[in-house]
Amino acid sequence: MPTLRDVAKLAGVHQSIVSRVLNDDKKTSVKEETRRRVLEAAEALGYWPNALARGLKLKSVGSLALVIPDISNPVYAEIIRGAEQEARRSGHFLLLASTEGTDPGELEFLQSLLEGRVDGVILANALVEDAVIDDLEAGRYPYVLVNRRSQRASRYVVADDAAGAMLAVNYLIDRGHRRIGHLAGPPTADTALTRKYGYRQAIEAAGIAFHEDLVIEGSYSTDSGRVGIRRLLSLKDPPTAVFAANLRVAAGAMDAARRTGTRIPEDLSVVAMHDTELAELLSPGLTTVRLPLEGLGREAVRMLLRVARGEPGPEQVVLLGAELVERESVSPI
Amino acid sequence: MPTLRDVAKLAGVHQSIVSRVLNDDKKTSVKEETRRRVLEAAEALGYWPNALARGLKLKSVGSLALVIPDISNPVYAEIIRGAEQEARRSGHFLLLASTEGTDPGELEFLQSLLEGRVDGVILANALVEDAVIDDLEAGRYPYVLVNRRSQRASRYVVADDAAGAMLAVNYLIDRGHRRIGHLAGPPTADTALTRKYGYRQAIEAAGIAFHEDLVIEGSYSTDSGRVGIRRLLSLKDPPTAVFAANLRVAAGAMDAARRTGTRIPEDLSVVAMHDTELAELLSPGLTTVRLPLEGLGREAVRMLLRVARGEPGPEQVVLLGAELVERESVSPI
DNA sequence: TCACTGTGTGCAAACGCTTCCACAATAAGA
DNA sequence: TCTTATTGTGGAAGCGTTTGCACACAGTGA
Repeated sequence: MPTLRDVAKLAGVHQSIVSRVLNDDKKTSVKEETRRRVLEAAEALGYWPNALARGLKLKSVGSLALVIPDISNPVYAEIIRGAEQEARRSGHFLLLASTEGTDPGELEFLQSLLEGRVDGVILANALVEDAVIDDLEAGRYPYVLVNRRSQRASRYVVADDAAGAMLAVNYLIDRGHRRIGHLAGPPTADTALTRKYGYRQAIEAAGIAFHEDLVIEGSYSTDSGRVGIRRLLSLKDPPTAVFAANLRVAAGAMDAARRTGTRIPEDLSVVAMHDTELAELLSPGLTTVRLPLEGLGREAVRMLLRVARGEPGPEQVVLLGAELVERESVSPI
Repeated sequence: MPTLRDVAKLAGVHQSIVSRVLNDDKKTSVKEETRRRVLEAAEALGYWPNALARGLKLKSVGSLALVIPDISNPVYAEIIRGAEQEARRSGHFLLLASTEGTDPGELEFLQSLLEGRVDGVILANALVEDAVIDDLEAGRYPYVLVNRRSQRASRYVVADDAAGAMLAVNYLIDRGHRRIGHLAGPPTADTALTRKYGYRQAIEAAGIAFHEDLVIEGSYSTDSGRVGIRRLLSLKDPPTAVFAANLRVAAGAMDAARRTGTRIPEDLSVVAMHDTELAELLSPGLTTVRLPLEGLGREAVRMLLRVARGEPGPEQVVLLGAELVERESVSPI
């Protein structure tokens, strides 16, 4: 790996000149002839500045950390993709850290993560402890929460989960459904609560009575969907449609429903939050609400870079743009 | 962020002592009392060494790059997960770079990737150009190819795709199938060729004639599965079973088959390569062959770190351990 | 008493870069 | 002719580490 000095020697100038030329320093002028020689030398040697040395000097290294709980979850995959794109667009790299079960000493973990090797961190991690957030706030360390709000966090970017939920439920209502169940997510997740809130809003706005027993709380897993739908279907007056808080939940529910002889959509309509490849491949194709997850990732990176540079701007962003994706899992009543 | 000097000042010693204590340097001895003071000071200040400065000095920075073509693909997600785990286990971080369509100037891209900010790079990228590999070889830069072999690459780790394919096909043969189709992947992909080879081996080993027209080459996409299965089903003597080179292909095939009134598994048995959540959520549940993808990621990291340290070891690894996962998409004939 | 061997600590250079400052040379104004 | 500004270049410090080396101070054996 050639260094600045190597280039300088070849060009017959001092390394400081090389640095200035390569960084296009406005504050100093260099003779055109010299500039040419420098550029040629750099080209000839295949010179690339060393990011470490640069970062050490400039106290900004050109990479960001993205902390997520589970890489295999397609929801996070989309957030990652958006973040990666935006990071690259602005000349940054993404350091990916997955917590997958790494709970104890998560704080240590984060601290070690920093070590000065990133300019900031994005937490797409619903499971992060409040203590971690407090710590980040106290340390004035650039960070952004994504897909999760928190009282203690001053910065986050989330999707409009409530509007998304309303969109889904209204779609069912428009098709004549009155008895609509909700397979909710874990009550510990901010997104789950918001979706549940949206569900209720839509129900009541349509003049339908809200029934607590039509809402089954669980986790964001297929099994939770299976269990939930069985409970709903065994009610004395079962729902004709359900809104699932999540694709996995919906997939589990569809599977379990089918096994008990319930046909979808003839006997039961299903709408789910999130729209990944899976929704299309299930049969029947699942009608979903698509949230701008990639946008979440992108926006988080933008906000983080702003914060890291000390620029002003919005610190709590709710990204609008939920969209209904029609497939075959809903039939009118 | 406190520095070594801050700690030294607080402990009343020179920074070199602090460095030695903290790195547990065997070559110098330090008084027990001094060591204690240093550790206390470091603790009190919440000192963490700066990875950049350290990396600059040591020429090894403690992170690796993982280059993949598509984050949303669950196959890569597993590789990423394995790599991430192994990286963390050995105290390294993973820099994730996705190429998603970034084809032009990929070489530039890689070079800039390095910039000294990683100790090596793992290419889980089937699309990487040969020129890039040549460059890496020429530059003696630590790198490992994963899930892809190449003539020009001296180091790779792949799964035993051939054995996996044979496992799948034999499973069908054991259940009485004789006319077995193969929805192959793109002929440009090493994995696709190997799977096709395995398919043929299994067929011929069972004394069944190999028919070129039972093999449909395409891409690793659902649409390719749809198109392929239509062609197979429209043969004058259509297969009773197919082996799909990939989950997406299988999902597309199942969907298209169903739409033409073909029942699965009654009329057509399906086995696919790869086993992700999707396989379980399809209906019927898809019988698959699981390849040790996480292991691929882990092994790649191990190999890379070995290479980066200049240690000897195997440079071409075929990771055994394909496993058949039985579900409901196959019926005996 | 003298050399010798450990033991414990500090000095200073180096990793590759950026940037403030000094300074030489030329050009311009008084 | 003498300042004064402008342009172009080099010197050198410093970012936070690690580590070879020097050195001071014991303790040991002759």
